[in-house]
Amino acid sequence: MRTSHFPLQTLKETPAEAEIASHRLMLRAGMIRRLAAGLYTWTPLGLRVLRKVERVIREEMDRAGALELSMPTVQPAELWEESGRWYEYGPELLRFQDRHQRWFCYGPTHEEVITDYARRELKSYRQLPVNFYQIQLKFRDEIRPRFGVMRAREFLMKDAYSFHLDEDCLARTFERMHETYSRIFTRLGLDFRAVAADPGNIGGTGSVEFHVLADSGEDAIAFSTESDYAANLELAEALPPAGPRPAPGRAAERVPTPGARRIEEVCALLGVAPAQCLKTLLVKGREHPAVALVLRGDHTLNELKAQRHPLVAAPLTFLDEAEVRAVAGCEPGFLGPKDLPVPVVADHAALHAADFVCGANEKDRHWVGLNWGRDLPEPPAADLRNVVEGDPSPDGRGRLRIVRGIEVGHIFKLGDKYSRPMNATVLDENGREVVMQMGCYGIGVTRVVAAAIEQHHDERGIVWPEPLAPFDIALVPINMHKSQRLAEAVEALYRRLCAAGHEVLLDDRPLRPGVMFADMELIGIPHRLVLSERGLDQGLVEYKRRDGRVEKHLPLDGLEAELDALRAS
RNA sequence: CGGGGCAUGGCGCAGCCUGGUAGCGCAUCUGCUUUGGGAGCAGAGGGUCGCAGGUUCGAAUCCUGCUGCCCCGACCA
Repeated sequence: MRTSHFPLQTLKETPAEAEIASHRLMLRAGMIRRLAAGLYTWTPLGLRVLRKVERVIREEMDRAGALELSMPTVQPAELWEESGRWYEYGPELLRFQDRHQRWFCYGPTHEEVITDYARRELKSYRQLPVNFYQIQLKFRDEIRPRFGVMRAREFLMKDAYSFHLDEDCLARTFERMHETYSRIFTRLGLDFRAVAADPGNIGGTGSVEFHVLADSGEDAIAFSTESDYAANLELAEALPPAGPRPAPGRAAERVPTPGARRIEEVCALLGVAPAQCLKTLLVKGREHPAVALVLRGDHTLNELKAQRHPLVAAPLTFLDEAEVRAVAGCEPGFLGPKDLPVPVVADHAALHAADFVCGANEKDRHWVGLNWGRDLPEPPAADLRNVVEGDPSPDGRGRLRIVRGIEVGHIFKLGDKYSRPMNATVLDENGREVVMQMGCYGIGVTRVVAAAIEQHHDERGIVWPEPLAPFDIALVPINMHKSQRLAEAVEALYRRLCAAGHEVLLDDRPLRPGVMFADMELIGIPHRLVLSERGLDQGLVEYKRRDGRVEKHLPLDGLEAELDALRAS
């Protein structure tokens, strides 16, 4: 490809809307252009990268025996009514009517459509197992689209759905997909982790997310330093502290703490550590007007865990200030579990504290030296907090580290969540009708591109991993328009490299070298060859890798072999 | 959904407070000179200042409403 025929709409300045590196660089490199909130046009350059991701995914899905098909993006409401999701899905589902006033939605996912297809086509256990996939645009009307294509409303997704006679078979395919996803993200050159996700929620027996590690990631993940344990932060279990609670060491005392509402203020005033304080949160209860959740001052509430507690109403709702006054008789900031007339649930770590500090349920008063059992009844314990860096790993091996990740893939055992309500059955070997078991496996293709940039960029622009690069080699001639001899040599070299199977971008614009260098670096082409009159005289080409690891002169003769060696390294 | 902010040429911004009919940089086009890290000079094109009302002799500027976009929030005990 020649730049004279390929639009490189690079920008020196970054549009104001872009916050994170991938969004900035995709705009500056001219890969995407925004049409409306969460809607992006992929330019010819951007699309080349997207297609590279697709290619790797297709190869690995095919290798795993999955079959590609294509389903409509527009889906009839009746199918969603059958699964029950027409009412459950909420405003993220874009719904509309056709000219006959029949309801449709733009597919955010395709469980209903594939299950309908499967129940029509699959009649016998002999047709199982089978795994269908497609790579297709989805639309989810996100509350807050942001970060460019990272969280767009319309995005490209690879979604796969497998069908099985029994759970064992589903488990085997699930494992196969787990391996396949690992292969895909490894091949794409990404640093990723497979992370345990919400188990037990959608009736399935397992769900694994694949996260690309990046500081800008929207999800926090916890992983063990010594085992392969990894989980979404909100799902990571906080183990109860080991050993018995320390014995009380001092008498309880009510002390004045004027104006000290926040943990930090109380700590500063009383000269204690946050871990020595307990904080009390009032939330709506399932059967009681309020329930008190008690945490150590240095810990944070995990809302998912709290919401799952049997005493707590879902969705989790905090009492507002007036409600707090009505229940506790004082303003927020001075709450404590002692003498509070509502059920109390304490986090394991909070229950392990001795001689602790907490609010006295009276304005400007706190208790110090309080002890469970001695000064107030011991409440039931629960895991209510988010794990923190250094907590023991729930599997007993190593300690937890917390990093941020971008969710690029999610695999799920669906069981019969869709097949049962939609009556997707086959006959087994005994001629009996059996509801099929299902799995589903998604990859955010467009998000993979953004995630790759988050992991691979420098101050000059994108540094593509080779499998993702829109072109392999940037061929940059110096002042070619002024030298017929150079023009001929460049043309010959371009043809040679293309013939050798390289995807070459020849910068044949009559521009100053600096402009071309800057553009090629911004769009992140992994290998650069510079050819000049001077080099021609010496029979040499300048070679530079985009990641800066190699920079040397190569002989024009036999360049192909040298390049192959460099690309393999 | 709540809170904050922004809307001026393709992009980035100034002008607004203190009303007088729009300016800078980048980009684009032309010419000349340049040519190993985002060139210089000269010239050109391109904006009903988000939309709709209102105030005023006069509105990008003041007021009201609307729309769009961006950011933050769902930790406060």
